[in-house]
Amino acid sequence: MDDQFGKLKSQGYKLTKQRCEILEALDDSPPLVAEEIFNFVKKHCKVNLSTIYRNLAILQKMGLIRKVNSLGQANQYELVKSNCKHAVECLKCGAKVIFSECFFDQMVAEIEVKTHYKIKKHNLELYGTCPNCA
Amino acid sequence: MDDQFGKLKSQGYKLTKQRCEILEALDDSPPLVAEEIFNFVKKHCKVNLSTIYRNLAILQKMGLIRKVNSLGQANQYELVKSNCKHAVECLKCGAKVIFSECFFDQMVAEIEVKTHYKIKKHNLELYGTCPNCA
DNA sequence: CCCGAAATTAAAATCTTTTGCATTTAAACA
DNA sequence: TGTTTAAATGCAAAAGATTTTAATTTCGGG
Repeated sequence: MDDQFGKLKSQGYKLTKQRCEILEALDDSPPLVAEEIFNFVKKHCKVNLSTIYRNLAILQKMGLIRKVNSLGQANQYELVKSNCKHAVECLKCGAKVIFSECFFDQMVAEIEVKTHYKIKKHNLELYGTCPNCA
Repeated sequence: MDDQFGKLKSQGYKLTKQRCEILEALDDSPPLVAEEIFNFVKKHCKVNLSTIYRNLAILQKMGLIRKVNSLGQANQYELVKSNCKHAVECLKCGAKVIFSECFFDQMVAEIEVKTHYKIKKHNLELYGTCPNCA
């Protein structure tokens, strides 16, 4: 949490109540849509929905949060944990196993060469069946 | 393609021009937003945007297509197929480049061995800066 | 070819997100 | 602690995306 505030400061962003509360809302929470974050922050300080949207864009650009897929129409956001591990999640029981990311890193490197893009962010989700449920 | 039409019929859905064209639009294409699909289908038959949305919901429910994450505000959709395409998207200008999936497949295979999970679904999103924006 | 269920259209309603501008505020510094 | 100012916020309105409603058309079986 503190390192996120630090990251904001170091990049010249102000630590406003609203901004901090947005991060608080997402801390240790399932992905939330803008309105849900708004409802949380509203309880702690004066805030406007547009401020939520503006900050979600900033926090996203900084890599502190990411947009995730959802079934609903509105976008959802979640915190990006500093130690980004990847996991496979079982479609039946939900059990997760973390795998080392060496293959992922290798793949990213290859893709950078092929596409001439510099890859800065990623989102990888894997689902399947675990040995117990198979 | 044909098996998709077959799946629609077998589940009691009619094979309308509009519905078929939506699948055509997504066939062998990077993820598209509703409006892009609309523009494609429009060229081939009379269609309304609401028809696009309604069918995207139906096709999604049937598992023929899936929603994917994007930087923009509109949702994107892609065909669910065994050989799905992945793209890198530029954080600045939004330009996308598709990369072949061989490394991804290799990685998935390795992860299956390591974790003893059978991987059935995935979501991979890559963002960076394209050569022009670098 | 005819019928009924299902699908489509067009328009309007409803969400979601962005923008312009006046006002406020965090934080650097005297 | 007060002053300063770029950055951030609030408010309102617009823009964009998605859904709904009700009337009309179309698919596909008989």
